[in-house]
Amino acid sequence: MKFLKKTDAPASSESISKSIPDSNASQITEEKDACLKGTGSLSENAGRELKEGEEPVVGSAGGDVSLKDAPTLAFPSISTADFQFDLEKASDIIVDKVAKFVNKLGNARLVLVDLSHKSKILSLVRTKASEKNIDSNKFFTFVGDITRLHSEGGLHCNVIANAANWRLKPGGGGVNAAIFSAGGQALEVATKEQAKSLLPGNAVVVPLPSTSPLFCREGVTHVIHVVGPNMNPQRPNCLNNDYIKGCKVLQEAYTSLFEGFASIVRSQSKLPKGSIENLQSKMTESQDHPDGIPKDHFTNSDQKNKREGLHKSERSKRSKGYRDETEDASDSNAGKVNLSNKSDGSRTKSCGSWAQALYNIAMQPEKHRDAVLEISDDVVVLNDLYPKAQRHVLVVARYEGLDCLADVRKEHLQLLRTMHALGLKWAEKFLHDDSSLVFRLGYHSEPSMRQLHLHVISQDFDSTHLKNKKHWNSFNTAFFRDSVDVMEEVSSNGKAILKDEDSMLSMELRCHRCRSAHPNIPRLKSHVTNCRASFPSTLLQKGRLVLTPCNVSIDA
DNA sequence: GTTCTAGAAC
DNA sequence: GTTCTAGAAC
Repeated sequence: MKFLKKTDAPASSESISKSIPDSNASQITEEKDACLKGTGSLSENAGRELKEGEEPVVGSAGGDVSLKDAPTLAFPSISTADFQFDLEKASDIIVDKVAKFVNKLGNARLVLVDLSHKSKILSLVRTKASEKNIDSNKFFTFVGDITRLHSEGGLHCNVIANAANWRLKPGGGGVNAAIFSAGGQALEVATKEQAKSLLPGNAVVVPLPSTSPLFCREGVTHVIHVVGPNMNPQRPNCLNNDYIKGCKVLQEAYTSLFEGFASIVRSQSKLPKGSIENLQSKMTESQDHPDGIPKDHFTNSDQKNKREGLHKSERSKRSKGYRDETEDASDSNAGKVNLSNKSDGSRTKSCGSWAQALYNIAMQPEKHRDAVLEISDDVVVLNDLYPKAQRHVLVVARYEGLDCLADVRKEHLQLLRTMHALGLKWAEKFLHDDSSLVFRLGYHSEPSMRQLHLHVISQDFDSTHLKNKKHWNSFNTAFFRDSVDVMEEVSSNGKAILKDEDSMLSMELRCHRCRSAHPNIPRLKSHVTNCRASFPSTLLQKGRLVLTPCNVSIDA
């Protein structure tokens, strides 16, 4: 609705272009000279003298320390290159989001970067930013290579944003390829630690190891990957020109990006706490919760940010109504950003309704009577919809906001015990019906479905629903965390040990009894059907396996 | 989470 | 040729 058509080439951009020194010297010089300010007035920036109090953006690295040290986020225009998003609409969104954030970031600065001084998106944004009277000290545009802002552009940015692809993989072209290339292996590894993938509209903050060239050479401490909407039919998740959705997603992307930056600024304690909090609650209220539902209440959003690195603009419903009194610690540091599980969080978002299924059942089990085996105040028990063995049930926690093992802390220990006890009860019930079964109780390190759930699964794995490597490895590698171990870890360390999905779920296929390797799922399954070897000793210890005394003697 | 299916593996 | 995997879409 706000996207008023403007002329293709705003007058001010032309004047800016003309005022760029007509120098073909080195590209570096040209980039420096082309450093443009939000006001659109370039001529005085071409040299080194800037307005009173203004940043020495073009200055040497040894410039004014206080100004140079201002936290600065350099970001490319999201989705307007390869993803072919309309420039007018994109520039409106950029300016709109910048206007909302820029005054809430203390002395921190936002810089829109593009390689070419002919960039149309830069000129559009400059024009619109000056129309909105955005403080040009805190927001400006810059022409240069985003991976060489300090070494070649003389601009110190401690955080840079990357227009990433949904797989968060290097390659492709443009900014993504350049940033991954400049960041080196260290960036790839650090990225994988934070997230495996990202849906459009989301951002993930990646702290950069000091081994990364971007860190040493450019002084970049964090990279924030952002995925914007795609309007290019040649690329995944194309929106087919649906600009209603596209604009919404692009807005979410910038909100996520700026919130991510805000969390970095806050963690570096350069901002009074209140300002970011206020900002976030304001953003949240204005866009995401028109219904005024209270936001979630993480007790330490910073910690959670670091652990999960996701900054979602879209809040899942986490009203405080349920179990509020036990969970809401009202920590003064409580951020208002809702961060979901890093792997499924990105997948879970709006389009992943299946990922909500357990949550819906846990919150309103009476509406799903056919699926539910047992209901208590704390948990519900249900048959897995796609059982991976003859017997496979889930014990689902009914705590609001407890999505996965990563969320579990010491205060949930009693809940874990309750879930384990109920899981045992059901295993024993099944054993009573068929004493040849063997059960294992445990959690997935990174579950696909929201809402903490304990798997109670028989070890025959005799099921047509067990179809692929991921299915097998999710129950037969360290990705599967035995309930007894989880309780022990939470009790002694305050949290459970989690295993990486990428490394665990792609492991070779091995029989869970004799540990023999098999080339594919069908061959593995036919082996498993016949293998009568005893279980590995680790599984026979500490009650990790639940079986009848008769079976114990066979296996021992 | 599943389904569908292209293309790799056999 | 068929079987199987793995990525995209849902």
